[in-house]
Amino acid sequence: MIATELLEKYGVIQKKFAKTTIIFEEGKLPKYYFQILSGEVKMNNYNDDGREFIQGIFYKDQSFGEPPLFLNQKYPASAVVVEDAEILCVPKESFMKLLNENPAISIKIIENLAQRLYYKSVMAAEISTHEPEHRVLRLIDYAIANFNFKKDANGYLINFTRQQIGDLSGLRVETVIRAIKSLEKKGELKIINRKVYR
Amino acid sequence: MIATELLEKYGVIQKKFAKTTIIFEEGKLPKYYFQILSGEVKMNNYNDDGREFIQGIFYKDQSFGEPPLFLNQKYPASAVVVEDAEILCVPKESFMKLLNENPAISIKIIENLAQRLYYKSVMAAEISTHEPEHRVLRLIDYAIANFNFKKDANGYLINFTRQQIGDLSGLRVETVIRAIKSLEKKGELKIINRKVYR
DNA sequence: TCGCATTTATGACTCAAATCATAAAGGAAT
DNA sequence: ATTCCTTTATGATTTGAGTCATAAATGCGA
Repeated sequence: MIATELLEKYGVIQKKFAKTTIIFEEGKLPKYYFQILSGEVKMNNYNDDGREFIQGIFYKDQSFGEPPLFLNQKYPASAVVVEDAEILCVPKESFMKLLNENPAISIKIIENLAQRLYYKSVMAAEISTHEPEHRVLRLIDYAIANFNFKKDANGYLINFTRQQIGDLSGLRVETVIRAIKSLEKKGELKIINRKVYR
Repeated sequence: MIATELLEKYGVIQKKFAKTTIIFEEGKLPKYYFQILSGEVKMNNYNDDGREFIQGIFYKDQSFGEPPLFLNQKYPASAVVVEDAEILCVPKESFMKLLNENPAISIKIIENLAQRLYYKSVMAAEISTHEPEHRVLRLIDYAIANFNFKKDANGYLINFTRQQIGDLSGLRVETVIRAIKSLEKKGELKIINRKVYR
């Protein structure tokens, strides 16, 4: 996250996006650096059958879509608004100027990319070598550690739908539902009126 | 890749590692920045059944294992020598000093991490939503674009074993062998005395 | 308050990749 | 030349996640 005041010096534009709006599409070239003021955004892919894979979900103060920006490559996934969002957009050239003139920001970007690479590494190994229950539990634990899920007397409330968990872990909804039920029986998590706690 | 001369100013140590040597293990804390002078290194995970997943394979002039270094986190995977290697090692504190004193290097690191994140994004979507043949082909195409596979009259020689392709794409050897045979029939690639060309 | 879309849920069935078994080819070391 | 290990290969069988069908609960908007 880069301070709003700094972004303002580099021609930031604030835009509003309604739920389900596509911010950018897979295959297109990057034009902006994006940072979320409010709302929720997901990055996703669809395969030929229309099956979705969610690369990540982003919230307030998080940025997304930088890798192709730095590489002058096409986006490998699309960005879609999940909850009405206000987003700060800095034009590419301007953002590169910001980077060059503010070395301290580079370090922050590095930490941010490193964090996302870490997540991808863990999930890649999970998705390719572990059973559904393991994958679901890992994803949940990762989300608790990295998103601001609320904790109450029952534990952390996992603010994902079963479908989202499936799309993030490469499983079908039914499989996620069954895995969660089974994990509840094993005492790994709780289901309290359909909501998952851990 | 950071110039050797610069690394030398920050207390670089050159080490030799024999094939199969473990450079660092999953769960351990990072102590060095690593850059390959010669040889080949893979980063991998094993699940409880001993099934391997290869996060990536690294060659001359490439660095590996930086994300946890920047985050002060444990390694999410191990690094193992595939072919006898000479590696430049810069102690962590010293490397951080290098970064702070050389802003231009930060940009390079950013590009490097972005490139790896790009690969992970593409492969994550592949592994979780596509059939074996698609996964194998994508991995091969990615490898051609990013590793220095040699091109001759038959096309690019894919310098991976079937097992490595499987461990990189989350498939079993037999499945990879069958997928490659099928892709050959479809004319997507060639098999010339057991070697794969594309 | 009614209607409709979304989310959670469950059972039956299918199928593709994993598993298991076996073997041949190739390469490296002695 | 012989041994041993790795890699490629192929057929038969199993299995677990996906698919399909259906439905109830919930919540949102008109």
